[in-house]
Amino acid sequence: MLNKLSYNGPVTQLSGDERPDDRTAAPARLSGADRRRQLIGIGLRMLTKRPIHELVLDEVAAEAGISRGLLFHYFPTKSDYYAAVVRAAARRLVRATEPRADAPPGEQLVEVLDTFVAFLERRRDLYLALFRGASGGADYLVEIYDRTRDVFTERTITGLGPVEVTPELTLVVRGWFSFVEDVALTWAQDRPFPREDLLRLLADALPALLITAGHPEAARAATRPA
Amino acid sequence: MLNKLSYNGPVTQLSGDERPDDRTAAPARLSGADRRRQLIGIGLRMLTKRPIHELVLDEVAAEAGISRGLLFHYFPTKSDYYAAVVRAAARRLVRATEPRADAPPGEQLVEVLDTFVAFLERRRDLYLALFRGASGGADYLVEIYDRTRDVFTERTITGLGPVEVTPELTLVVRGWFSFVEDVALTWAQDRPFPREDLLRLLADALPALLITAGHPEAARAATRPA
DNA sequence: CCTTCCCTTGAGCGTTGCTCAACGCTTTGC
DNA sequence: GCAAAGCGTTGAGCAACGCTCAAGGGAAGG
Repeated sequence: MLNKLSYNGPVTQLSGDERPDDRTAAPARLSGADRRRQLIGIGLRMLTKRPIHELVLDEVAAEAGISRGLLFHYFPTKSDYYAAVVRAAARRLVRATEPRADAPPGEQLVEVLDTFVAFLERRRDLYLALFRGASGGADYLVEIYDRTRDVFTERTITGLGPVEVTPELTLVVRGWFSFVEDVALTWAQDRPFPREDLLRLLADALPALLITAGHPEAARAATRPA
Repeated sequence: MLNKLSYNGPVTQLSGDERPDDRTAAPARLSGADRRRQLIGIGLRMLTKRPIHELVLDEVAAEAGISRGLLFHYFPTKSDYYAAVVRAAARRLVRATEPRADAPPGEQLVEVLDTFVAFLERRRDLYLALFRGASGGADYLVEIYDRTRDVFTERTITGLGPVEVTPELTLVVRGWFSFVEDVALTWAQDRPFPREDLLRLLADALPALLITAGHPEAARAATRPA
């Protein structure tokens, strides 16, 4: 998606190294939406490698082949740009792990887990840099992180089927997600045991925690068919 | 500890507003160690309120009543300063939650949990800003965060008594700590139910997860005396 | 009293976030 | 077709901030 710009005009060289002398290509006039996408795509890649305060906007502009001024035209502030990139990453994650609507509740849970772990396997560094990094940063970032987690919590509760939703239940499900996040991220480092074992461990942890929290009926719904 | 400098000379005004005209106090020559402590104390307070890239070193120097140059004398780089502050916060956390060595294993576990929650209650914003913020930042920060979590993981495993330490066990204990961290932090926001219930939930979650992971003997050790 | 040590200063430099007025290509309306 | 409006784009320029460096000055030891 990063490089697939639907604009019909000439497109700048997005990937590949720079060629300072080679200015044969047109200056690349993109539509506002496409330019934003391109810039966010660059940010997604760069912020994966280094934290914000080491990110230099000049580099972003240079890589996009535009002037600094234009960058500020789209993102008035560095924080705006950062927030946009994190938001884009969040949207990506949410969309990549969307469960099929037609799947039964019990399977939806496993499916969300499966796709989430798959996402972490593919984009571990991105996840760490953009989400975990956001979790303790400025307020506008924390909100993005929290909202994204809310989506997963909500999906999980939906996957439980019809249960009474108490504050405690939400708390435990959220906590379970933290457990999943941490264990999966650590596991993805060197994959010390098979993927299936990990998924089983993570899936079984939910009913175990629900029972601990005094929600046996929800636990029963979360227990996968043996 | 923040303002208790053991230096016997005159001490700069650490807290309170600035008085640009009032230069009656001596320029405050501190020892290297005390100056570091003072600067780190200021950073601890400031970084709790805003993320690093919004932290201006001029302000730090101004609040300490020293020139910018001196700040760079002690911390050659802004990252160095940041790392030192985070490290100090980590040390504080570790020390504040140190279990009594003479307590039996079973009680040590509850004790660590109790003091940890107490710390989060007192310093929730500091914890969020400095640790969670560090968990996805630059490498040197991630390391501090990880090492601190290692301490808790180790303490917890020690609290389990003599059990076989497998990579999976470590993984689950670490994951449990993530659960604890998240649930406690969320709980501390508005304390929707009594503290004892929280502690019970967190404590019971450990054996539940250990059983899930196939470590019943460790789970038995983690089960608090009914 | 002199020497040494080191805490401390302040001027100054380069980078970087950000502003602003203007340019030119594209599209719209006549 | 032609002029006007719209919008993507530029580049000079400013202020803030991280960081350097040579030198000042008080305290401690002989």
